Amino acid sequence: MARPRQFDKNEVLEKAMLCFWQNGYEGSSLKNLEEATGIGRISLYNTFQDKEHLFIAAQNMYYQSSNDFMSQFYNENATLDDLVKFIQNVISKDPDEAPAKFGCLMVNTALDTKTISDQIAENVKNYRQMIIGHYKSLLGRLQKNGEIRSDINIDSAAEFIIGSFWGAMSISRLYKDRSVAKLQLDMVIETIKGWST
Amino acid sequence: MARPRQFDKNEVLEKAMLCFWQNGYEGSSLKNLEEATGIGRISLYNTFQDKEHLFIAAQNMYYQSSNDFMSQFYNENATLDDLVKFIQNVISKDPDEAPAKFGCLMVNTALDTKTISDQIAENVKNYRQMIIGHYKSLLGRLQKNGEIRSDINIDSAAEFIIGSFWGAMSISRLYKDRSVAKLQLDMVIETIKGWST
DNA sequence: GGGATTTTATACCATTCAGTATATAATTTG
DNA sequence: CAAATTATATACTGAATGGTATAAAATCCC
Repeated sequence: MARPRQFDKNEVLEKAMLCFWQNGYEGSSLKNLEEATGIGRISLYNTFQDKEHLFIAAQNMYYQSSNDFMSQFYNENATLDDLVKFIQNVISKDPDEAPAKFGCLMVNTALDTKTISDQIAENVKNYRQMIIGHYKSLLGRLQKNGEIRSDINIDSAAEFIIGSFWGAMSISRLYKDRSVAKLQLDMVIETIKGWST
Repeated sequence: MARPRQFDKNEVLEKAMLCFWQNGYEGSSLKNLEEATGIGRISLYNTFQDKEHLFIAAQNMYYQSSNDFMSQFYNENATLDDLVKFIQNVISKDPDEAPAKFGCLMVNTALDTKTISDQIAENVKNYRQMIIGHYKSLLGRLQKNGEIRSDINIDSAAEFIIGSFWGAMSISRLYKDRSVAKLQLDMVIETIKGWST
């Protein structure tokens, strides 16, 4: 063995992820990433191979983080009201908190077209499917329990929620403020409440 | 006077707009733009000043085109059904038609973060306000006529529609196909129908 | 037709980019 | 302490970028 790393891999990855989130893939130059992470590009390359793999690692971290965040809302006892609370929670994040200003890393990436590789695009699609899976599992159970009307198409409802969110995230990014999507999401919440029996 | 231009300015601008729409601002290099328009960069610079102004001109053309497209749907006799037809029309565009694969130029631009200038961002915001204006004017009239329930918040309804669209456009871009947003928009249409008295 | 004027083509510029070769510094094991 | 090994810093590379200087070609008005 020899000299150990002078940094924590996860901390560096999180900082890199924030940089990508804020500035996009092309917008995050190696210089930016060095400044954001506090380590030199050599260390970045030794640890993460190259810029694309660093980005993919950031995507994976973001995926896990979102998955965890949703899981804490959508346990097996969750109600339609918890879904509403989840939406309100996302939209009312502290506007000074950095992520609230940058939209959603995955949505941003979906529309970043210059050098988006097949794997990066695939990761965005997988992320989307993961989110949809959460909604479908919750809504499906609620429908079985009779809390949601039987004429509601669960697939359509799940796509509706994520579609609304992605629109809200786009607008949030443009205005660097999630609360501009409040009016939109008020109506989304009305619609969701209307699914109840 | 002297030698006239060898090309039609509007035709060139339309081709440049399609290039930006497809590849984004950064993704459209001067080389790409030369190939897309069929004229040399010198002519582009003589005619449009520089790349940013060319992009802004493309934004303006897109703005006009969208405005015209919406105007033909939302005349003074339009009903809630026409709004539904409009949504179905947008989503069922011929998938082989190029624009159907690229999402929406303005949404793509809103999330393109590298070199988006203040004016380019402002144009996206203005575009969004123009669209919202169409919806508000239609919905407001329908509410006055008693075709829409009086407890519906028109501002919220208008933001809801454009928010849904922007989400649908993001997903369309990711999958290079607008029809993947069909399930989502089915529910949006259900919601809109529910506004009726 | 000829001079003035504008368009266009070629070739170039400085800058920035991701990525790397070389060399130096730091740490662990023996 | 010494040898081996790994992390880091400096400085560089080739490619691509947006933009331009120079000059040639084409057209109009007189």
